[in-house]
Amino acid sequence: MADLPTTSYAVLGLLAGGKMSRYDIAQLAEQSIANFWTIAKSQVYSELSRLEDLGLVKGKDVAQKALPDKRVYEMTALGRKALRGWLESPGYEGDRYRSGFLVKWFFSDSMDASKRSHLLDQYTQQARARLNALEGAVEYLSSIPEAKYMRETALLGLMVTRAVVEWTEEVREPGGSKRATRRARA
Amino acid sequence: MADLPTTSYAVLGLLAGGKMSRYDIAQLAEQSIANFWTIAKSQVYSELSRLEDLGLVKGKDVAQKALPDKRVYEMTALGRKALRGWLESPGYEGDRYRSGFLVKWFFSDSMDASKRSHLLDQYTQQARARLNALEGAVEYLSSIPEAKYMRETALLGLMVTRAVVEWTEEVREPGGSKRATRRARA
DNA sequence: GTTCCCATGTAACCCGTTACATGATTTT
DNA sequence: AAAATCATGTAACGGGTTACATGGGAAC
Repeated sequence: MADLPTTSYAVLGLLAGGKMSRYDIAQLAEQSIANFWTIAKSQVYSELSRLEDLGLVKGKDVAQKALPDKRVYEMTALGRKALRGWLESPGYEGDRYRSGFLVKWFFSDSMDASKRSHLLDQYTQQARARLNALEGAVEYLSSIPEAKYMRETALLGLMVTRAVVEWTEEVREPGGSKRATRRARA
Repeated sequence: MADLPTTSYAVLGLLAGGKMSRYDIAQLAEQSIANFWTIAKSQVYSELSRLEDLGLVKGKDVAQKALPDKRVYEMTALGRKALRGWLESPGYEGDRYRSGFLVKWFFSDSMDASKRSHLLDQYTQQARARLNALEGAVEYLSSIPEAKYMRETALLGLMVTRAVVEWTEEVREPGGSKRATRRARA
């Protein structure tokens, strides 16, 4: 009974903080792990149903005045054990990386140079934006001692993104579009 | 008629090299773009059907003695135009990154230190293996002038993987498992 | 001379994303 | 007062992965 998809355990893990509505869990997922493991809102709902069927969480409907009723979940003892068991079991779902940009780049032989250069500009710009955000996140998390591992996940994102930015600089051909000159790291 | 998923264009792009059987295309996908855009074998088949319905490729059954019959495809003029149009159109499907390892790491507060350390070892080892493979690939591709962009995609993988390895070194806590000492880059 | 891999393909299933719905609160 | 956003949720679709099938050649 131990082999659920990673997403299930992720939801379970998010719930470890205490009783939460599924809407809130979805929200939290977006703000915490979304950078390396996105979970669609609706998927949170279905995962919770499954987890409840398995007895790892239990949910209860809560009526609200003015706002729609909500369903609030909390982990069971069994759920806590399952999460722990999963965490400590060896192995993990392999990293998957998928880049629409690289697909274009891979075939970009048959593109004319200006279009290709523009493509790269676009990618660079996005990478830099991401870099900024991650720098902020890491710095912020550094101030919270309990957030050690959270910070480290952000740090990996940061280091990887830095590498991406460096790559864009390395492959940029001189004489491309003028728009390419944007100052890096403030 | 221009908005197909990236996978469709990837298949189309792979076919740009000339007539190929769908089995071979799947094979080629595995050996070329799989690092940043995996396409399951069976997906190649369905994509080709779709592309044929759209008139972007055309296929023909070829009988073989001893080996099972195969179906061979080639691009149409329309297909060539569609690929070109897609390549030169601005934008691309956003990068998606998903790391089962990081999910565990994120929640690893509640793991005991030795298990966590072992987890990191495992990840490090895989990253190093990947690094080696990519170093080889980049070096090899450097010797083929026509493979410029192919080489650059591999280079991005390499630089990113290097960053990952550096991260593993940065977050490794001293006094972990002894197994952690493995010499890097030969 | 079994056992494993290759070449070729189909079918089923599930995960994940997008679209749809709706009443209340805040914004313009 | 109209428009956007929030809080809450369901439904449908499609992409992607895994499992299944099969006969010939290669390996041991």
